[in-house]
Parts: sequence; C-alpha cells; structure tokens
Amino acid sequence: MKNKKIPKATVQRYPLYLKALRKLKADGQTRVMSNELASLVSIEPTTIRRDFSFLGTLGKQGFGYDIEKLIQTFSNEVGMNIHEKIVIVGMGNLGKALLNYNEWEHTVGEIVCAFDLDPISVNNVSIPVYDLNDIKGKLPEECRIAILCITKNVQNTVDLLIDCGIKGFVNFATEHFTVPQGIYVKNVDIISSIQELVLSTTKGSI
Amino acid sequence: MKNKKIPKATVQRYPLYLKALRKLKADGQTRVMSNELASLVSIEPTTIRRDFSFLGTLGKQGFGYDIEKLIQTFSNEVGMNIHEKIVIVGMGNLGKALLNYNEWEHTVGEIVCAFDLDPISVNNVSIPVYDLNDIKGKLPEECRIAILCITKNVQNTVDLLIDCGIKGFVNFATEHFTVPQGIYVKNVDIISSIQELVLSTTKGSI
DNA sequence: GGGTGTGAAGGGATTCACAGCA
DNA sequence: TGCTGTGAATCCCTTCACACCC
Repeated sequence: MKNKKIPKATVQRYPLYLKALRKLKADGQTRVMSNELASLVSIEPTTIRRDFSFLGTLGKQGFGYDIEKLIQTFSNEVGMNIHEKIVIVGMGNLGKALLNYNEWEHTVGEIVCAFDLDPISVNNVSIPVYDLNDIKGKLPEECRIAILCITKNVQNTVDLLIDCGIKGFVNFATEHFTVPQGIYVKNVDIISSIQELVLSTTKGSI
Repeated sequence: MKNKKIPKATVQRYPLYLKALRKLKADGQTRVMSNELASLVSIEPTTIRRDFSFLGTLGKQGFGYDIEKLIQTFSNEVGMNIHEKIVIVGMGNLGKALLNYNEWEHTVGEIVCAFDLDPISVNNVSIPVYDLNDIKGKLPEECRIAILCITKNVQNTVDLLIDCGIKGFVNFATEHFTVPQGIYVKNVDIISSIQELVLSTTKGSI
C-alpha cells in the first residue's frame, strides 16, 4: 500500500490520530490496537488501519501498534515536525490567546512576530509587534503561514500578505475574502461551527 | 429533489454560502448566478446548484438566484436563525475574544454567561461570569451548546457539562477527551489547521 | 440564448470480509 | 487465537451532460 497517493480524507485525519497517540503516550501506554484508538477518536477501526497502511507496515498482527513508532512515523513521513515560521496578523484578545498556546514548539513551528494597527498599545507580549502598515518591510521572508485575527479591511491585508510570500492562511476573520489559485485558506469560523452544531443537535443530520 | 435527505457534505457548505450571500447583499447586489457564487466560495457551480436544489426550486433559468430569497430560505428551512443560548467555559484571552465577536445576534444565538476558575479577576465583561465549580447550579437549563476555552482538567469539565444537559461542544482545548454517543464535538484545533496548511503548501496533496 | 435542475456516470472514501502473520 | 493489512463491494459525493424553462 505504500507509495500510493494518500487520500485527502486520510491526511486530514492524521493530526487527530497524532493528538490521541501523544495523549496515550503521556499516559504511559506503549502500544495500542486499532479498536482502542477507534473509540478514542470516534473513527472506525478499519478506517484507521487503512489510514495507517499508507505509511507502510506499522502494526503487528495479534498485537497492535507501537505508539512511539507511530508518532515517529507521522513526524517524519508526513511532515508534522516541520518548523514553520508563523506570523499573527491582529493582536487583540484572540491574537494574544493564540500566542499563549504552549503547543507551538515541537509540533508545527513558532510564531515569530505579529502585526497590529496599534502596535504600541500591545504589551506583555513575547514577540515583536510591528505596525500593520509596515508589513512589506518587516515580514520575514521565510514566513509562509499567517494567522488572521483582524476584523476589518481583510481583503486588502490578505492581498498584501500574499504579495509578501504568504502561501497559507488560518483565518479567524468573518469578513468574506478571496484568494488566487495556489493559496490555501483554512477557515476557523466559530459561527459556522455553531451552526453545524445546532443542525446536528436538532436534526441529527451530521 | 425536495424532501430528499440532505447530504452531510452539503449541509456543511450551507454556512459558507450564507456568509458569501450576506456579503453580496451588503454590497447591494440582488441576484447572483451559480457561476459567480462559485468563484467567490471556490466550489463548482454544479455543486452549488445541486446543494441549493435540496431546498426546493429557488432559481430562475437564464436569470440566476434572488439573493434575498436564498438568505430567507437558508434561515427558515435549514434552521440558521435558531436562537441558541450559548455558554463560554474558560474566560481567558480566547474566551474574551469570542465574546467580542459581534456576529452572534441574528445568526445563531447569544452568549448568556461564562464560567471560569477565577471569576473575580475577569472584568470588563458584559455577561455574568460564574465560578467553574458552580456549574451545576448556575448553568441555565436551556443551554445546549458550550464553547470550551479551558486548558486543564478538560475531561472532567466536559463530563460535568454533559451531565448538566449540554449536547454540543465547540472545542478549543488541545487536551484529548471523549464524549458518549449523541454528543457532538466540533474541534477547532489551530495546531491541526496549521499542520494541514503545511501539508498542502509543501505537498499540494490537500 | 442563457441560465437552472437533475438523471446518469464517474470518482473517492468507507466498510466488509477474509487472508496472513505473530 | 487475535489482530493487522488489503482486495472487493458498497456507499456517498461530485461532475457531466443535457432537458427544460424564463
């Protein structure tokens, strides 16, 4: 099964598996069976086994999977230990909250700096905060990923960031915007999340 | 096509359409064609037409769709104007940021109160903030949706909330937890989002 | 003509069923 | 025996192609 193109749906589940596996490891467990993992992440065991099989032969029949080996494989083969330089755009409560996540290191990278319309008033922050109008000069070249925590003038800011080399956005902005081909946007829309929740708790259709 | 069960994938796109349609309306536009909407939301026009068709015959051949009519239909038929009473659990920077979203009203409902381990120190907030240990007595009965912004003791808190009648969670916690059948969790995992972004910007597989 | 709505085809993803190995 | 790995079947979703209507 190795060398086959990994399906989109599978790739999207990998982070979920990794999270559960880290939890198991932290609990002192060293091996896990697809059944057990299934109940943790609410995914069918057979789906899990197929997902894992794309990365090679990782399990032992009648035994299960070695947790450490799985974590290593995910990290190496799927590029989950890439050290990205990430920038936060908009340093309100949300931006600060994201900065305080203590999970950046050893997972995807680090937040190197931030931009805000009023950088002077942002204090008690461990990274440099620059004026949003200075993006062009201050955005580090290696930055490819930006986290959008602004509420106004979103399209213009996005265009500017793309112009500076940003390839991917994690977007918390509600304002609608568009991007050209080749730029990836991961929307984190709390309203939409709740709408989905409402639909599923009332109609059970999701 | 009406009366047929609406596919899960379709339902998940409705909030996205609604957002784009509201934007168009705000820009003064009164009608839209599937082609135009497609380029806005990056979804194939034929997919859009099929998605809409589940809600009845909404468009006019050779003309397009009436934006106001679409918005109304979404609101009424898909339950997007339901007025939920929502509770925030954990009032750090993130909780505050969410509270300041000015999009709650007229979309999904309102945030009625919050819980925190240290409620006294949370100030400048427009809703009551109670002690996390008092959930049992203070959580309004009609509350079915909770937004999790805590970082510790997540499983216990979740169990307690379910016990109090919460049916759905929007989860910002990174700590892994499980829920029984019939409880819905919408994970908002920023680390996973960035992992997906990294995978797509480096391997182009998403 | 220029668009929508939809049967039918095609493509992916999930699940079944079981071979194969520790 | 018990669990993984995987061909085959099934299911669901997307896309094509075109009938139909304004």
